Amino acid sequence: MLKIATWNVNSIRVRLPQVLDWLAVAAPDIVALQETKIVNELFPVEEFRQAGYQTICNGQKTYNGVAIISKTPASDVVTDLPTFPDPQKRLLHARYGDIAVVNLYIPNGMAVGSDKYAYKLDWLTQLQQFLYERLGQMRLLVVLGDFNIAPADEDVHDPAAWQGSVLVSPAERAHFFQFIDKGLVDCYRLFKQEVHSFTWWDYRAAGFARNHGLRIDHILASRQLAEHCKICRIDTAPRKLERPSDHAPVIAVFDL
DNA sequence: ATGGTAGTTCAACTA
Repeated sequence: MLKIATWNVNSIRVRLPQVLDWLAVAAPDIVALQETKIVNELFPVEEFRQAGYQTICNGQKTYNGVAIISKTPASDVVTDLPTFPDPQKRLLHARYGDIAVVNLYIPNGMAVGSDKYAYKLDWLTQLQQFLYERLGQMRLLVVLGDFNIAPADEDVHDPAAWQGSVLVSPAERAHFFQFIDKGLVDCYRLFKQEVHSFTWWDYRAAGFARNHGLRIDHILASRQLAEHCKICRIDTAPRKLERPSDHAPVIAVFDL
């Protein structure tokens, strides 16, 4: 069994104790982390090593930053979209045996029509090319992370209120469905799930307490990998702790 | 239509 998870931790410095506690309980094999907000030199590699995990990271000061921690070593590490020079650290690819992992922190986009929204769409366009190439290379591919896209209205607590916003705009959703068209499978939707299942809740206005959230963190798998997916679920337990991340982890289990 | 909170950093930006 191979257990793979994604979690936007919103600062690894603040969340390290929660992540270590969660690893001890959930016992995943591979975890993709986003918004680590730390340069590589300061990433708590030793703390994870003592917990039985190896680290690769692609970080920066203050913003963004991705990392993958794993029980087995990584190979074929890629930290950038080859066709998109970008000072923002948002992508980390590695291979673990036969499986390739693409950890994403897709830009938020701030507001439809803004410069940041244009940057998000450009970034997504270049990502499509990268994923196309990876799918040609690797039979078993998992693409996971904070996509900052809620693919359908069922992934939004109040679709009418979100109409016209980033994370739900038609252009962003079109990119998500381009992933699906490429042969990537949304593992979460392979299984019957509760309605109003979300992975992110705004810190403001008691978003979590009222379940005012979005499903924007995803685990996509190539068809040949998705065939082996036995479980995919959102773990809301860490979101209930004191001083939580605004995102909950998503976990997928494969019988490999 | 605005504001609500959190993290980094210490005024302002991002989410």
